[in-house]
Amino acid sequence: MPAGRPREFDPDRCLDIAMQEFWRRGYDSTSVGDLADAMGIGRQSLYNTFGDKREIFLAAVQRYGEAREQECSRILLESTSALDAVRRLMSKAVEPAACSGCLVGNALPRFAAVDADLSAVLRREMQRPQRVLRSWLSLARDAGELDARADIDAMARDLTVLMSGLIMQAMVDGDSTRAEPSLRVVDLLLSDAARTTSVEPPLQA
Amino acid sequence: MPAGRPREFDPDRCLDIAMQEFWRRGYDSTSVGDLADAMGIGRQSLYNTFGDKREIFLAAVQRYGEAREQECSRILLESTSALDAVRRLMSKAVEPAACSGCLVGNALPRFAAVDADLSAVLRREMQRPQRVLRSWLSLARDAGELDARADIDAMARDLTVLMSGLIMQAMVDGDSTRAEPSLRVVDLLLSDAARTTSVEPPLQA
DNA sequence: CAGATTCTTGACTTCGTGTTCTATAACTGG
DNA sequence: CCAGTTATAGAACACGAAGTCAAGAATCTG
Repeated sequence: MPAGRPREFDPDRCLDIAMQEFWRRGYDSTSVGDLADAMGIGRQSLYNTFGDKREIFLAAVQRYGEAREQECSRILLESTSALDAVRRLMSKAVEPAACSGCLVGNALPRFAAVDADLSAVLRREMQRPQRVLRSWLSLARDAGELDARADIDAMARDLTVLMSGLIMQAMVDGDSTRAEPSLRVVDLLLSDAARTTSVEPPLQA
Repeated sequence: MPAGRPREFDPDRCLDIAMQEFWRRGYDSTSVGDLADAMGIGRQSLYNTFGDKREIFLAAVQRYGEAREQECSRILLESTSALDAVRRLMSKAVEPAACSGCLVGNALPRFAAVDADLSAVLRREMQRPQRVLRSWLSLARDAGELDARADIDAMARDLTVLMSGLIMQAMVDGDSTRAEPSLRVVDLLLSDAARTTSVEPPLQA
């Protein structure tokens, strides 16, 4: 059973391109022809290796997740402390590069009401950064950077919420990013958790 | 110049339906036929009164903006104080009703790279809640609920970021909303601003 | 080398959907 | 009642894009 003619392109590179195209222009504005053109291959080759458009998108989402995970590892490596890593990660969300938003978050409203299976995948992907943050916060707590009684889970959730909001803000601002000031809240949250774990009911209300 | 045959439907109600359909299912998953069916009218009537699909969507976005503005007025009216209104508004973002996200925010990534004009409208719409929050915070400051030197603009921006994040979180969670805990950050932010305006650089980093 | 196998190329089919056309109905002013 | 005007209903059109087919090209293995 001999093998046939080998591929003339690199599937990995193609997946990267698919990811970028879907990311920048969204699912519906990106035709299979667009993808094939951007990759420099024929449509049929695309269908051969990845399947239909939905499957291509699915693969692109997976790749996106892995790429971000890898980026997190890099950030952690370059950081002086776990809490520093958290801060660096959050600041990623305000860079001009975030003006296309998040591939997964962008796609969620597109598929939520019409494709339950794909939506489930997207929702799962959306929880990745939260897990990363929680593990980093755990490290920070063990290192004494946070109060020992700090509610790591709640903080991770809050930071995730913040991150989503910052990314959305970056999309609204476009390339004219004036978002660094918004990082104040991150510092506020972290410095608060460095002191105590429970938030006092504020003011009179 | 006599008038012709009168409409057999209520354009306002139809716009409401268009808004809801676009909101729930997104732009591309909602065909003009779907809209007409949901409204109980013919396609041609739709084109007659609103124009093409893009214009229908545009009108739906406008209506969405007005509806939210009106909702804000209602909230303010029902609140015991400006700060209470802020808190109530923020808590809207964690209700299960927010699981479809925001019509405008959902559409932004869809059009950002392919329709500059529409994108501009969407971006402008996205800044409405920020203006509302700023005015409310201003009221709160004048009423002594906030420190006189509180940075109203920064707070409004931060709260907007938070709100976007909360809405995204609601979409990820779906109907199983466990988001109230995330309102901690709101209280944290507000209680902080009740004390002082500038955030101290946190910890050693 | 030969045959099997897989890739590539481009045309083709199919289908959904946005949009328009045509004929008919309803209303108003003269 | 008639003419002019506007809405309605449904068919018809146009077009792009997803997905498939068939023939040819390139490679591997026995």
